[in-house]
Amino acid sequence: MAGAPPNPERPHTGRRRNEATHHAILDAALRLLAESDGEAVTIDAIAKAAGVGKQTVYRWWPSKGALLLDALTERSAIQVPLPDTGSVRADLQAVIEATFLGAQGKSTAPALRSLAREAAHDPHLAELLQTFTAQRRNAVRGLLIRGQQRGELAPGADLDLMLDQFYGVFWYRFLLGHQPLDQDAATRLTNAILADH
Amino acid sequence: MAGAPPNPERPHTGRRRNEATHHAILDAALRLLAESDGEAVTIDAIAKAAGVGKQTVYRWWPSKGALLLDALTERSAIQVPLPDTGSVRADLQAVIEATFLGAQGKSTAPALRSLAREAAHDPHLAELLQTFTAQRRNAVRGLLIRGQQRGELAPGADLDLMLDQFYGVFWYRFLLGHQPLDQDAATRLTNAILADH
Amino acid sequence: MAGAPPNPERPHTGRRRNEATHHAILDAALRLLAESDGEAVTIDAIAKAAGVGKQTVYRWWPSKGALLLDALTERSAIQVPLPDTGSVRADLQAVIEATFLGAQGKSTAPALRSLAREAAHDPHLAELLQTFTAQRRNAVRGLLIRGQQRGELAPGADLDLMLDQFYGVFWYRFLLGHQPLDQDAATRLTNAILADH
Amino acid sequence: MAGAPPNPERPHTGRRRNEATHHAILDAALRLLAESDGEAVTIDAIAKAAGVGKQTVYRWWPSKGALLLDALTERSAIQVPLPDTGSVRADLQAVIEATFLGAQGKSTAPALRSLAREAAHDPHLAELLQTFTAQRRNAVRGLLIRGQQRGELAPGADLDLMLDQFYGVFWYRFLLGHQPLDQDAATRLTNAILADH
DNA sequence: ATTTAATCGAGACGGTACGTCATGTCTTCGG
DNA sequence: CCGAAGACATGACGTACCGTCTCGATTAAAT
Repeated sequence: MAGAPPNPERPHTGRRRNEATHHAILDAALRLLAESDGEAVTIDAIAKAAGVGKQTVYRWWPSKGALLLDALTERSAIQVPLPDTGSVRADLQAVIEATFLGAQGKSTAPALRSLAREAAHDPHLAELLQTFTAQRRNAVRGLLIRGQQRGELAPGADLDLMLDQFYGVFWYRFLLGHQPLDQDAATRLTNAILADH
Repeated sequence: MAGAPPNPERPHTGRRRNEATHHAILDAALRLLAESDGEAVTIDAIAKAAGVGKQTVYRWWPSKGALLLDALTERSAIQVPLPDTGSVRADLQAVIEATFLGAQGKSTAPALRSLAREAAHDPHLAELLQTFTAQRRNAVRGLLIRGQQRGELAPGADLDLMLDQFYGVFWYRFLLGHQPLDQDAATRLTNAILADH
Repeated sequence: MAGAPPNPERPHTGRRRNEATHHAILDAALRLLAESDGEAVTIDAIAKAAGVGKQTVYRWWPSKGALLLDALTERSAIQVPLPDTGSVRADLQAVIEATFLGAQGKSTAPALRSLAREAAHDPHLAELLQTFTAQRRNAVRGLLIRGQQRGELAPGADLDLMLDQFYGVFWYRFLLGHQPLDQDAATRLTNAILADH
Repeated sequence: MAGAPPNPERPHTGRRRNEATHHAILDAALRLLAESDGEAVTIDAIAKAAGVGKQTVYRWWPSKGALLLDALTERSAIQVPLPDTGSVRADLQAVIEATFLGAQGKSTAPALRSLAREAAHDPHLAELLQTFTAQRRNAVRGLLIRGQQRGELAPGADLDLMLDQFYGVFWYRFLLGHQPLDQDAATRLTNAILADH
């Protein structure tokens, strides 16, 4: 994701990218993202924390958003499995539960929250974030389609609405924090989404 | 909302607040908010557009967010009625529809979007926004409770989840814009929320 | 100096000028001038310290400078006598000594210093100050002329230069404070000015 | 004068100071200082005139005063020679004349006047200015001491007073402008200072 | 071994917006 | 009409980040 050699024709000359530096930047970004929950994270601060020049950051990531997203996806472990048990209800419940619980991770939560906040200002990051979440969304849609093909969902079921119910409720609660995102909530949400099926 | 006399004991001395200025600021804020969809709105720009000193803005609003929220609530017409037809389904459908369509207003939509973006960075505004929306949320909850008392909803229905489905889907679609927020969507969402009732 | 009634034709209508207020303003000005040696004195601060509205200050004095000068001349006692002993040397020595010592007064010195500093920025005050000092300067010139007429000074003596030596040295030492302004200094300066007479 | 490398141990890392920018700032400062005789010169205006970011000014000069003094001393040519002809009278006359005439330079005069005015408000600048003038003062004192050693001045002559007569009259006339600072004035002042020698 | 080129930390640079401060004018109400 | 309180337009202040740029030093492949 971050930075290809500028000239792909020639094999490669000159000093190679320092992987330790790369990691240091991602680590620093993730740490600052987690520490300053809500407060803006500056590139200067990340570079300073990583013991790195600012230019080095800009060399490998086109925008602050790209860096933050990279930090969250590469270094933080948001591992949501995609089950295929043969039951839509079981599959959906598992995904929702994993999403809910995975987002609550001690360092993941504030970082993810900050990332969402940054995306509000940075159109580039917003697009990246959407591209990233679209993959997962499509995966979950696949899960629903399989259920529909098995006859568990009505042929005319509004899958997009179901997806939006899932992610809408998730982000709404995650960002506002006014209601829990625990196992019970996952069960209730699953039931609500699959109510008449 | 903005600025009560500091000392309620004394009748009030000194020059009074200039209402024309007040309105000019709110109008300018709303206009700039609507015009620059997504782009940040600066206090300098608002003051300049309103023909007002920056200090005058800071005198009456503690933060940029507070001003923007004020601009949106006082000057923009987000008039969502709270019907009481005797049918939960009809009531909820009306509210959802009004919310969906009201948010699409030509100048309201970009302003509301900008406001949400600003709230992502400004904790003060986030709180104000939450306080503001909590009122409407409580009103809608009242609507649901009435239906529950009439027996239209199960006694154990998770009203909070229902509310979050409504507002979660609304904000999710409003901010991402990947799915419509039209009358049909309102109907489908209503059905989904009240699925098993 | 400070403020005539706006309409001199009509005997006088309305509330009369409050002398206590007048004094309070001058006192506050003098006090602040003395306290904040070097630091700028603001009209707001004076008004606040006098328990007075800002407009009341502006009503009676055309500029901050005028007020400060008023404060120094009316309230502070810079009483330099104008002796006429029949000897230029004695007269000049007395004036210089009185000027040197008078300017060292505990509250006078910082106030005068601040006044001079203010005059550097306020052309209006500079003019007032010059008009004020011109009176004294002319008085001292008269003293020298009398000596010249008595034959104590050469007919072609450069009186202006003598005056500038006096005031130049005074202000230079007063503002920089690198050399004393005591009785001995007065004697030496007198001797230097009258050296070849 | 402005800004040595912060850490003398390390050879120096990072981009070097842009001398063109440095000069542009000093030139702009001097020009504005000369143009706006008396009126305050703002950092914003200097930065704008130099085509430079405000921060760049603040990076290299701790205060507006330091910048202005720098501008006057580095860019403007206040070249007062220090003669050593073997005659105190000739030496002193030359210095006074050069000082008088040098200060009258078309762009120097308003700049120097503005500088003095700024110093009245800015203690930091006042100190800098004093440090700067102390060098010249000491040089002139050296001139007098040489004359004293040659027996041209009495052993007990008050050199400090002589210096103060020089600079006191100079600044007094320069700032007030009520009397000329021409060659004739220089001669008269020289005579007055050395009257009884 | 030498050349060539890309990396690195450091930090200067032109901008833009911030929130605060003082100025001098104005408006309001109570005396 | 006077006086206290304080709102108002203006404009400078010094700070914080932004993203770009320029340094000298380092490192590795190509010659």
